Amino acid sequence: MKKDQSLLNVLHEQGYRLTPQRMMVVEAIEDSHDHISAEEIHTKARTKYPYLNISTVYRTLELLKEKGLVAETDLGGGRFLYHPVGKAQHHHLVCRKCGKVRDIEINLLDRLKNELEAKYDFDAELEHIAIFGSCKDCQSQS
Amino acid sequence: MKKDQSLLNVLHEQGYRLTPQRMMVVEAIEDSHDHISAEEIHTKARTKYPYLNISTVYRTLELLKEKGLVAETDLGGGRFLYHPVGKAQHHHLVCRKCGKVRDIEINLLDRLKNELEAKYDFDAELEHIAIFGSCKDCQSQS
DNA sequence: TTTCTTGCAAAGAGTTTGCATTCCA
DNA sequence: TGGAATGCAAACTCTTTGCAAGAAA
Repeated sequence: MKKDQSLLNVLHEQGYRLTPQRMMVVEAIEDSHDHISAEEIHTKARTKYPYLNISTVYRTLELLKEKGLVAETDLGGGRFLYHPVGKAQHHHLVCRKCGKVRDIEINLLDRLKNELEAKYDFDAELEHIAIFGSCKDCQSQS
Repeated sequence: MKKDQSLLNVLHEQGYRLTPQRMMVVEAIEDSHDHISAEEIHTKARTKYPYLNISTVYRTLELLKEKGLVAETDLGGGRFLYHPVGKAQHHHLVCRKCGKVRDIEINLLDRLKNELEAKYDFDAELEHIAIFGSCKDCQSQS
């Protein structure tokens, strides 16, 4: 199953219209190998279709969220980031300087999860830990 | 040295005026045992002085940040949170439902820090890890 | 007094919403 | 054709800023 078919197909099967706008938004999300913001989706899609409105981007994201196809993450920085659901579980490295978010795959955190549950009654989503710091590029600048 | 004297004293010693507004903002931050938002500071201080303007809160926070007395943290949720610098190093448990942020003290993360450095060239601020999930109260509601 | 601070109002950035128009199925 | 989707503009939240009025030292 091709990736870019699956998201659009789910929408289509559920009776949603496959408009050019929706296709472009989905394509931008899937082409992004990392997290992408609404603004970035808009910019990317507008290279093909300059009339695309930002509110259409948000409404499409809303729909994709509802259908469980795309996940919205709020890691600060004043905007939400989006990525397709179904990617392997991952954590985030968030650069404080440039705001870039990078995924990392780690499974060292089970012990931590248990401790948080026992000590703090906190049900941690360990697929979404955010670790702040500075990325390679920003380290070499300062 | 009393806590609420230290912040105000540093300002005073550096020639800044000790206005009632500044005192109330500092008091609100120090009374909060956890993180506090500008809005919450404003609300709290206005029970004493209803004319306090939100922009004064932000300007005072700006000053306290500059002087290294208060730390600003962006853990998502569309607003910044503030807490006095000098508290012990801590991490954050952020509840996705109610937005509450709780501090936890842990020192299990040195190995993780080294790995991130080695594998990803990422300089992690391990005093500010944010772990998302749901807190005790919100778990029992759902 | 005189410079620092404040309050007010307006301006931003990111996101959401109401409404009339457009267009997919 | 008819209901769903879009574009536009306006509203909303949180934060910042310009400017005139007010107050601390």
